[in-house]
Amino acid sequence: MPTRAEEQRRTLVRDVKDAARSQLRDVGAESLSLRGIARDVGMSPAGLYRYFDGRDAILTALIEEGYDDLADHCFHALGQDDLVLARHGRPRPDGPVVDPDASFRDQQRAVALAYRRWSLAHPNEFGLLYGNPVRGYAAPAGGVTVTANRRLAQAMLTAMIGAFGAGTLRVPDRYTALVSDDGGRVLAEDIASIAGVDVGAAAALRMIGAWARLHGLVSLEVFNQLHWLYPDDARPFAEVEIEAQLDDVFG
Amino acid sequence: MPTRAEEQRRTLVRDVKDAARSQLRDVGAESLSLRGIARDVGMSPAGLYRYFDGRDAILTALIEEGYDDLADHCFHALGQDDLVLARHGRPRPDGPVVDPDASFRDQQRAVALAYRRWSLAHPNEFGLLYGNPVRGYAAPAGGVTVTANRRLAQAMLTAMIGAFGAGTLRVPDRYTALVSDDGGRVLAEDIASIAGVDVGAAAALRMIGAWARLHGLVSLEVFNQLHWLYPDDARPFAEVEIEAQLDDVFG
DNA sequence: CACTGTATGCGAACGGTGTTCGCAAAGCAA
DNA sequence: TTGCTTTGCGAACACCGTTCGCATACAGTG
Repeated sequence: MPTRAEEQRRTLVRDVKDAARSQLRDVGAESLSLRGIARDVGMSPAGLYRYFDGRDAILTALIEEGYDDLADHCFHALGQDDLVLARHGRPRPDGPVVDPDASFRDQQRAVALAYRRWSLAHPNEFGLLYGNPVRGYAAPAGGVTVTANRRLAQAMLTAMIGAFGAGTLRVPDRYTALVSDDGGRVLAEDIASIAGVDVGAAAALRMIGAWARLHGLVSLEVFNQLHWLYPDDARPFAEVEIEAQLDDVFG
Repeated sequence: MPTRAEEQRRTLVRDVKDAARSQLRDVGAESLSLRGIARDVGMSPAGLYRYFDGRDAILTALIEEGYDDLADHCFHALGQDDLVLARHGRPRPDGPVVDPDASFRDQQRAVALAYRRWSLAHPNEFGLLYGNPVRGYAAPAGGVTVTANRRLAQAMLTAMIGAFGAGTLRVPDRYTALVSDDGGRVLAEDIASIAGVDVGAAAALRMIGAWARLHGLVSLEVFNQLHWLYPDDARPFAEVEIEAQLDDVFG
């Protein structure tokens, strides 16, 4: 029963988010201004409080959208456009798509490159997701950001979970040694709930470790931390590093 | 010729930095307020402009001090206290120290754990160094932050450079394949200027890649990005992951 | 229709921020 | 003393996020 008023409210919320994201991309999260958003959508600052609890609430909404957008691009790179969320305004993911019957390694490469591509193309949004936490914002326990984050995990881990199922995922002995120490029980359960199968603690460690490794590379690159080493372009380094990561995980 | 006026100026600059760092640790970089610092040191906001160009300049000073502090803790963990900078106010590094004749692998473990320890103990400073770049701040080409960053690199790479000299650094074939493509020339020169010896492009890639991998792990941990996987404590995962990284680099 | 309750929008205000400007005081050289 | 430079500050400006109270518009009910 979407009444006329509800419809209007929904479109206004959308407009606010669009204006906010536009401002985020232009000036960054720190300088994102509620008053500026109000100006963009033609409202008074006070009026926005009828739709969002304040500046932090708007940023929270952008965080959620950011995770979803990043996950969408990863799913697209995997050729799983059916898992891409319905979207308003934002362009659909447009990157290269891996072959439908590609190897798990090729799939993972596609995801990693999509992850890097999106992050470099949206540095301010990446910073909002993975950089300094926004002041006064903590991801609510069962909140939207958590579910969005799990969706991203699903995209990031799909290929590795597939390789695990096929028995081709390389799991160093180092990881299996920790299992008895309860170092990965919670982790394994969480991965299992994403994968639908229990991959075990050791493989779970491997997957998260691989993710962290990729994230470190991308994070340094996005935040310009490699600039003193590669003044021109860090891409050759990034691509060979990603390939080396694939070597370790898939052999 | 340190006249009395210059002395007074230096101590005031020091007081401002101390107040700023205290505020940074308490409320984070985003909420760091120039007016608040002025209040702490008993000056008017306008008066601070005689010593710093503005809020961003104060943050830049904190960035430089942050790199130096982090590097100091790494040098300390290596037992190279002679490379620890003279310091004012700040406590000296207090972490564990590796055995003087430890293996390169043990040295690298010590550095990695020190890197992680410092970062978790100083999340706001870590965020300032590696999180969202401060608005309006870009590391000046030959500025202090660059040299401080190189000092940190020196600490991070010492053990790996040593292992390279001893011929025990494991460099995957994947890295050597890129050398001819000019993917690591600039990088290799920079590493060489730190190491004093030319390690070659492939080993340079290995070292920076290892650094990035560690950084990704620590970054996720500091920014609470592993919380949904390890609600209680991510340390077991972090430590086994670091050990796995050492496996890959030192065998 | 009138009535009522709720949702919506906004003007005004409060306390906070970074920054600029001009003026006054202090220190110092000649 | 006269000058010049450094230092400090009060006032002001233009923002910011947020709150409050008051209008207005709309929905449903009698």
